Amino acid sequence: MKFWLMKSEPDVFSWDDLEGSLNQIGFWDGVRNYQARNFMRDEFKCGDLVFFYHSSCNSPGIAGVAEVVKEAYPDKSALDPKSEFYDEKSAKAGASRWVAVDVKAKQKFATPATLSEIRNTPALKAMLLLQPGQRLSVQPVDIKHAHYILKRWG
DNA sequence: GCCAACGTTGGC
DNA sequence: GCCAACGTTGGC
Repeated sequence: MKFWLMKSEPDVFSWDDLEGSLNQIGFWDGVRNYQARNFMRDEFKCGDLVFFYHSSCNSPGIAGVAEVVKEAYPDKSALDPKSEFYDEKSAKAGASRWVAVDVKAKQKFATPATLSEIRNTPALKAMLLLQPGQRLSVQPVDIKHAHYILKRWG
């Protein structure tokens, strides 16, 4: 089992939106970055755990933990001209080059693991999240870091 | 709203 | 295949 971190702008899709979804399962689409896609397509397995990270908001940080319940499948939003995630290249090719996965809410953190707390935690210093200029919206989380986060905030 | 870092695009 | 221009990300 692996650990991941996925970023979402809470205005667009938040932890509470996930919890409020049918069966607390949401589909994670709209990823439009090859590195992020490749993680989802090639490495995401059912049972993997995902740290749900709120980005571009007042208090960025990890809101809770979700579980991968459906592995990568074509992200159809790329083919929909009305979607904000529309991708002309995919549409012209007649097949989406992007993928989505389904995740299920597993545990909401009583208090979020804020970015500033994470940053001030020596044990988490090496997290990809904290590396300068790092913007990947889907990224692996080292098992040591994952265990630390779960122990402290989970 | 600013801006640095980074990815993508497209002309050559 | 290079690289400049452009767009996006995301913290502040």
